[in-house]
Amino acid sequence: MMMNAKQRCISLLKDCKTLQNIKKIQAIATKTSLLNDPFISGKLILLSAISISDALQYACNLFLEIPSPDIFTYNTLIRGLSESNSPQQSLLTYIEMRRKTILQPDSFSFAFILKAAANYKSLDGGIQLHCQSLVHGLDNHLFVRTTIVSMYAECGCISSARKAFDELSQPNVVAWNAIVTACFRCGDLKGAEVLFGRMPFRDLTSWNIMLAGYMKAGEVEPAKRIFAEMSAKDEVSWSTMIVGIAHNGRLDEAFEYFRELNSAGMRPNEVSLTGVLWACAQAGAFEFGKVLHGYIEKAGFGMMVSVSNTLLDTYSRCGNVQMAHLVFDWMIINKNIVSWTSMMASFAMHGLGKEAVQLFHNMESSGVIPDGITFICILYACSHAGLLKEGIGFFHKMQATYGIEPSIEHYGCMVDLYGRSGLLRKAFEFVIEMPIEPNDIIWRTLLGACSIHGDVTLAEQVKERLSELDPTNPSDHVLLSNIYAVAGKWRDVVSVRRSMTDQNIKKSPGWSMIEVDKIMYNFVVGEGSNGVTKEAQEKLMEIMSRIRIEGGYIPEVGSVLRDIEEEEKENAVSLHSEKLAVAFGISRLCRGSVIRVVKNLRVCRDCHVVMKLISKVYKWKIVLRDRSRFHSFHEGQCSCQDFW
DNA sequence: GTAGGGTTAG
Repeated sequence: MMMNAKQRCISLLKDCKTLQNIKKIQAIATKTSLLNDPFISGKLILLSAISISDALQYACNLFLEIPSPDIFTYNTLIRGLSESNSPQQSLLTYIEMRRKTILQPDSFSFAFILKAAANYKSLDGGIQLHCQSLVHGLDNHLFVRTTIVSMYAECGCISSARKAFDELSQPNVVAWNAIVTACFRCGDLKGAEVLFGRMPFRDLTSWNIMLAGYMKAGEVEPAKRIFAEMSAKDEVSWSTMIVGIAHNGRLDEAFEYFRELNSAGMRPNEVSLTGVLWACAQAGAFEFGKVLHGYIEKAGFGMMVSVSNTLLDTYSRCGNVQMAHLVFDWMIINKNIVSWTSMMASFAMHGLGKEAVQLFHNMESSGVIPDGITFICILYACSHAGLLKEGIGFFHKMQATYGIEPSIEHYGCMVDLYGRSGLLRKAFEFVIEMPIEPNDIIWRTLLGACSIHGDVTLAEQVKERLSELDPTNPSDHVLLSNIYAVAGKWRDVVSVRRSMTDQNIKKSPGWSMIEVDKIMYNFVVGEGSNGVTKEAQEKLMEIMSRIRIEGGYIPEVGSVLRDIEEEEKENAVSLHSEKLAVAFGISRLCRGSVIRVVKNLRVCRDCHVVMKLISKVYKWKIVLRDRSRFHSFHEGQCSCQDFW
């Protein structure tokens, strides 16, 4: 059957996901003067404006070519822009429409533009639009009013949201759902519960709102109770549980729910897949990640940017930067700013600063515009690879070329950059002079630099500031005590330890995980003597004595806290969780495989030395992810070049 | 021919 040009465009538009396709359709439309058809042009603009990186400008240009856009076309552009990275543009377009045309906004216009105000978190703008809708007699329109409720909640104004809801004479289920969501958004859990109880009717979404609300508030148990109570569950219910549980740090349970989802006869969707992949990334579950990768390819989820981006990140956080890069390369036309930034972060974590810098330039030449997070990653890459000059260059470039105002995170990266490079005074001055009030993280970064370079005097000054901001943070005390220990100031070590005991500050326990046969094993310092721990301890004894004889190992006792007897100190470091996990790996894994360990804290100097020696004496490759980066040990060397 | 409430990546 012959299709006419309009039908062809419409069918092409149905699954149009890339800028290339949009351009193709535009070519057909232009040739056949279909661009004057408001349906085609409107759809085109909408599709190109939404979530396709770099297409926003294209959409606006396209819009300008339309001779006299009608309200439908304007609405489409306003909607596209409201969901973009710059929702302000949506408001500007609306203002322009009012100024330049005689078009009257309708209920659609208000629904979209109020959403823009919500996304932009602009309370002032939202109030003005609320008034405008009143002027046009549309503020009572059910759809508009529901958006007003959500807008006020997004802007943090629960009382106005509540008022807008209470004025509705006959709220339907969507309006009820909106007000419950509003309570959760504003942190009013009690209010959400009360309103949920009062709802005259509920649909599945109402229940899902409760799940998501509790999860985002960190209330996992109530969410689990509700989930168990629900008679009907859909994809969203399952995805919400998996994502929520994972983000609340219960990785094992996230895997469990994912397995349950499958055995309940449901198919994972892209959201549950990103959730479970995210859990793999956190846990360093490389083997399970690979299994999921297979499923993703087979089921066709590889085309989805969010899934591929998460997969990339998972490989990266599991220590396999090569696989991460492969996933990145496979996303030929799909890459967005998140993909580029994730790849940069991946290089950065693995100490490949030069590669990250090169990637940044490639991104620029391919026309992708970096955002604030991209710059955090590239600055992190520079500081972790000692690229001082490059880092300073990027910090200027983000402001001069891209007009991005540095946030506290960017300043933190700069402090880290100067600090790691040994320019401690410069780092200190930078903190004093920065236009934002430094927070605890900034000072902690500087304290970390003092620890690397052994500057006791500056460390004491910095710790004083930290004591004002966050007096009970255990890691600050531990870090200061370590600085004293390395400098041999045992009396000061004791005094820090004593003040910790007096204030009942406990060091967060270190743990390390390793995956063997797709099962994760967790090792915690000084915890338990079950079969697995025993096995690891015995193997570790053997390893330590072998690296002592064959590798010339001398324990670095500065890494322990207390001024205890030398032999005891040696014992305490030798039982660090990462050592146990690696020993367990050597005991269980096949020769030739890579030992991948994830640790929750920073690796200590002694463990770092031991890992290098094991990689040399035992000829195993060890990939250790600690709190801040990756260490790849091979033939007695570490990828971080002892710079962490 | 466009809408309002719930889950997704750096």
